[in-house]
Formats: sequence, structure tokens, C-alpha cells
Amino acid sequence: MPVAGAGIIAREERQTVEAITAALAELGLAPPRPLDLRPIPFAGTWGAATSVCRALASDLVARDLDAAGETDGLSKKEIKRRVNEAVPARSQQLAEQVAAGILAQPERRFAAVEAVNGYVNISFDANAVAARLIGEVLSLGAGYGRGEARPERVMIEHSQLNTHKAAHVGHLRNICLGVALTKIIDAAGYRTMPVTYIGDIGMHVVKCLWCYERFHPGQEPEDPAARGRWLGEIYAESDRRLNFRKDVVAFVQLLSREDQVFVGAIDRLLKYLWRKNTDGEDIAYLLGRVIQAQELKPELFREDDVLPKFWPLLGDQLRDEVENQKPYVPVEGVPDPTTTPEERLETWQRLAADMDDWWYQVPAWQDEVKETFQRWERKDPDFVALWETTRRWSLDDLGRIFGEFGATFDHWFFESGAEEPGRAMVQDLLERGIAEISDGLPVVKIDQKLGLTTETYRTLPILRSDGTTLYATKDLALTRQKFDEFGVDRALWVVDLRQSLYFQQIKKILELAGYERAADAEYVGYEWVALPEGVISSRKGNVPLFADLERETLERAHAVIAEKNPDLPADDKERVARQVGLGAIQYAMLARDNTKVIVYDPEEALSFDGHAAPYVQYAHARACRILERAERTDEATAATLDGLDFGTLEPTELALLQAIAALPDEVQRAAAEFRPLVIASHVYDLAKRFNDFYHACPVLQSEEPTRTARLALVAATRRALANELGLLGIAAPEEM
RNA sequence: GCGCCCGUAGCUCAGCGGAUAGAGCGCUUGCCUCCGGAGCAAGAGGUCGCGUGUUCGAGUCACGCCGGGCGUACCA
Repeated sequence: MPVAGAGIIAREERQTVEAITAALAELGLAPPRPLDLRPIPFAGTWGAATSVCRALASDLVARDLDAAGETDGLSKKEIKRRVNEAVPARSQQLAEQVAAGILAQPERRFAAVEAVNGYVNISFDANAVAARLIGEVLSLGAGYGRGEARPERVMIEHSQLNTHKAAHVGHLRNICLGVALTKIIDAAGYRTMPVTYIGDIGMHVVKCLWCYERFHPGQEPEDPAARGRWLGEIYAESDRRLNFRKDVVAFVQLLSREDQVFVGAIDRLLKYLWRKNTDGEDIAYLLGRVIQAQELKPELFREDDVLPKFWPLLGDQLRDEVENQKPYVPVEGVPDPTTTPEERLETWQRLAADMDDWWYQVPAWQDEVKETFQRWERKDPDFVALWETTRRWSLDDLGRIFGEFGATFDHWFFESGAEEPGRAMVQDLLERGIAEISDGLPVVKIDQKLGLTTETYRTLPILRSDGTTLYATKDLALTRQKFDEFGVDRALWVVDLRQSLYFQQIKKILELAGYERAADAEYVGYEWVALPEGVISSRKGNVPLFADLERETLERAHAVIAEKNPDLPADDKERVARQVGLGAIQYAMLARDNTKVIVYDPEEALSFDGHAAPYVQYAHARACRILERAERTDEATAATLDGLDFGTLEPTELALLQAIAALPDEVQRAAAEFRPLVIASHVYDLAKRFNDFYHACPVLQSEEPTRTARLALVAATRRALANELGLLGIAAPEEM
């Protein structure tokens, strides 16, 4: 509960606090807590209200009852009931006394002082405050909303993307969040240091390069800009190949769970297989498991080709189910199926295409990947060279994506650079007895070291048993480096919420090792992005890639602009389409609280109506157009501010002014809570109020001096909208 | 088992212990000779998951349930 805000109305609020405090003192009272102030919640008012009389009234009532001896012998509950009965009237009475006291103060500084519902409502001189507010907005310009400079340096680690792998919508949330947080924390007055941490080594790289060497040796897209994305496709292919057996088994498992027709047809399948002379024991095992929806263990098959042989038969069955569909009947206690017969047939077909080839090769491929991993581990020169080349391809692509969202970094950390310091750190932890070897690998038993008896931080492995590094190995070293080498005061991790335990573990281990600065590392978690149909998973093959999303959104933005503003020159159309399209994506990622799962609905994201960035951008463009038509620059407007006269302010004007005035406080709150949502909500509210205003109040057609006053308000609004969109990393087009 | 997150309108979500809980989408009905209709106005739609506390006051804080999601020693 801020007593005085950070913006222009802070002065009004200070005066209000002083007046109330003085009036209370006259009555021999003091507020029990710091005086609470909030805007008067009625349309058509501009001022501050306090509920202090309600809090005081309950004390007074209780005291009076007690003094009058009326509480003797009553139960606690009954006393409370009596107090509650009397509080409303008493607080209103008190509020009236306070209001009268303020009005009696020699210097009458307020437009109105009223007692309503036990609140004291103090109205500002709206015309005067409006002129001061608009003056401040216009003179500060892009700096309106910024807080006072603070010496503290905050490092913000975000956008931890991988090379050799495509970015998807989940990464997008991280980028948008990181960019917005950096800008917001900067605007709050801190010195920011945005950094990223790129996963340029690890199993995904090995798999990608294995697949590249094995199936696409020497290949390379013509267009250099497409190489990074192409590499991502190679990785996806490696994943499909290496997981082929797992995918097949998972699919059969899924059928046994939710395809009742299939399970019911087992008998037929059994006869068929028997006629084909397939090994009886495997069949018995397979069918037995399927019919009871139990876990399949392919390694228990005596013959390796049971599933390939089984496959055509399975296809016949699935085709039959599609052709002769029966209406779905829910069964008590059986979960509804997550797939339709068509989808099941489609999956079967996709797997069938490679069954006879891939099924038999998977074990050999897996061995090859292990060999490839060894080449990385012993720094095989050819392999390292290939890694360096392809890494560059990916980094170029990442640079393009970062550029698109305005992500800039003061430093890039790489996993490849953190391995050695990490190993040294593990060695040190082992020598000091903080880490120990357990089951053949170095771990830190955190709870035990902290003397905790309830499991809290558990145990964290910090190096693999074969000596290769884990994420933890590297993060331990990296976190120290942030403070020791970069000298920051605080370090933020912007990372998926699912890793919250992990980051607590890292902090605790560093604290155990005596690095007190670990306490200044903070974790900003965010929930993941899901699709309307459910979880995003590479297994289900439903991962919406950033590249696809971007293309679809930009196409849609082009179409909308062509329809809404056909006269725009082609270059502007192109630019505005990018601003609107990317803005819509960014807003969708930011207008949800960090801890909430974003259900990403492509349909909704592509509609630019309603609660979305284009609505705000449109309000900005409208404001620009009004000012343009009035031929009024900000400088010209600033010259009109002396004696600015709105006459009697309309409710929509007051509402708009209040939203503009609130911006600096909103920035502080968003920064303190690490929540860009605060800004996203506020800027939408601001745009909405602007819409209300210009529909209710003519600007260009109104009479002087109202016309000049309203133009000044439009200028301030435009500035506030642009600044807030800027804090979110979203462009503010002047026309669209 | 233990821990973290979520539960507010049909759906997706806001809501800083305070006055009559708000948006968007969808639905119904109006509004372009009028600063750009990516807009505006009006209507319908709520046991704020349940319970017990704390408080003058609880959607908001605490505790306990219920429901869903995610973690929980060699993934990142």
C-alpha cells in the first residue's frame, strides 16, 4: 500500500495525507497503520480516499462499549457482533468530523472533501493537476514512467535457447518475458545487464550431428539464412529415427488404453497371427499385455520382428474402425479417448512408412550416437570442426529471432564454456566434503548437509558417473561467475517453473560452499505454453515451431492491413504488418500471469480483435492521427499548458488522466514483482479509456479552450501508450 | 509420500485487505455524410472450488480439504 506514488500525483497525495493526519490529530487520534490512500472509485471523480475511519471506528466503538460496561459478561463473539453493528455509523460520523476538520484548515487546498460510507474522499483541483500531469508527460517524453536512478545492477538471464534445435512457442514466452522484464526493471531505475545462456553442446547436438553426417553429409541449404532452421529439422529427424521403436510401442500402448474396438478385436488378430506362423509366445505376451492395458516391454520379445509383422494387421483394423465408425459411448470409470479413429490411423500410417526399414536399424543407430558422443568427449578435430560450423549456423538464426523481438544481450554465456569451470567446482566441493560420491557419481545431499530431517532440497547429482557434465555442473560455476566476474548485485534466472526445485538446489549448494552471494540470485519462473488440445510434446508431434507461428501471423497481419488500410504504401504495409503481427504474439505471451499456463490458441492469436496488442496499437495510431490533423507537435502543445482549461472535466477525461498518472507506480510494481502482466493490463486499460474518451468527447470539433486542453490530453495519452508498449518490447506504429 | 503452481461468467483471463467483482471471445440488439468501425453503446451471463479461522472489512491473508497440472539423484 503505497502512501505516496512515484508520479505527479504524489504531491497531491502527500498533501492529502498531511491534511488527514492533521485533522485526526485535532480529534486526538492517530492512524493505527500507515495511512492508506486509494483513488476514489467513482466515475467522474479525481482524488484520494482513505478508509482510516473504519479502522479507527472499530477501536473507538470497542472502547466506548467497554467503558460503558456494556460488554460485561458477554461472549467474545457477542462483543464482536455488537462492535460490528456500531462500526458503520461510527466510522461515517468520524469521517464527517475528519472532513470538517480538513475544510477548517486555513489553507483550503482541495476541490472537495466529503465523507461517504465511512470513507473520507478528497478531490483534487482536476484542471490544475491535469495541466501539471500533461506537462510532466510531455517534458519527460520517452522518460515518462521512469523511476529514480538506483545504483543496483541486476543481471537478467533469459532466452536460454539451444543451437541445433528449432525454437518453439515455449521459448517465445521466455524471450518475450525476458525482454519485457529487462526493459521494466531498467525503467524502474535499476542498471540492467541482460544475458543469455546458449545450449550449444549436449546430447541434442550430438544427435543432430550424427543424423547430419549419417544421412545428409555435406548438405547445406542454398540460402545461408535458412541453415539454422534446416539444422533444427535435422535434429527433429534424428529424434524421430532414434525414438522410432519407442514411438511404435507408445502407440500400441495408447491403442490398448483407449481404443475399445481394437482391444475387442484381439481374438481375430490372434487367429490371423497364428495362421501366419509367428512365434506363439511373443504373440501371447503382446496380446495379453494389450488386452489388459499393461506396459509393453519390447525387450521381452523373443523375436525382434513381432511388431513389424503385427503392423499391417493393425492397419487393417484401424482402417476398418474409420470406415465403420460407431458412435462413441462413454463407459463409467474409463477415461475419454484423447484421439479419434482418424488420428489413430494417421499415426499408424506415419509409422508404417518407415517400419520395415527403421525398426531394425534403431539399435545400431543408438550405438552410433554413443560413438559420436565419444568423439565429442575426446575432442575429435573433425567433429569439433563440424560442430563449430553448424553452431554458427544456429547462432545466426538465433540472432535473427532475438533481433525480431528486440532482445539484446550484454553477454552471451555458452554451455561449452562453462564445462571446465564446472568440473573444477565439483572437484572443490568434493575436496571440501560438501559433495560426496554416491552410487558412483558426485552428488550433494543437501538436506543432510543442512541438517534437515524433512525432505526439502533432496539430493542433486553434480556430475555424471562417466565424468561428463550436467546442467548443474555448469550452473554452479556460472552463478558464481555472475557475481565474481561481472560484479552484479542481483542475478535473475528467467526459466520455466518446472525447474524451481533445481534452482533452489543450486542456491543451497552455493550457500553450503560459503558463497553468500547466492542469496542474491533470484528465480523468476513462468508456466509453460499449452495448446487447446493439451500438452505440447515432441512425442505427440504437436510442437508449434516459432518459425511456423511467425509466418502464419505475418501472413494474417498482411491480409488484415490490406483490408483495413489498402491505401498504405507497400513499404509501410510491410513494416506495419511486422509490428502488428509480432506485437500480437508478444502481447499474448505477456498478458498472462507468469504462474499461469498459457493456452495458446492459434485461432485466437491470429484474430487481432479485442484484448490484444493491435487494439492498443490502434489507439496509439488514432491519437497520432488526431494530433497530425491538428498540426500540433508535442512542443507546440507544451506551450499551451499554462492555464490549460478543460472546463468541467468529463468522466472519460478524468478516467483517462488517472490512467496516465498511474504509469510510474505501475512500472515500480511490475519491476518489484517481476510481472510484465502489470504493464500489459495497464496499457490495455489506458487504450480502452482513450477509446471511451474520444468517442464521448470531440477533440478537433470542440470549442476553445476545451479544444486545446483535449489536444494536450491526446498528446499525453499518445506518449503514455508508446512508452508502455515500449516497456513490453512492442512497437507503436503511427498508422496501421 | 513430499514439494511447487493453478481453481473467479459458457470459454480465455484481470482483479495492490476496502465502497456495486471486471475485460476479451462467443451470444442478442443498435451505431459509419460525424477526429480511421482493428472501434463504440446496450443486454443476457457469477454459491469467486469447499470449509474453518484472522480482521471493523476476505475473491485477496492463514490453516485444512477437494479437483487439475508439474516436479521429486546421473533430462535440460
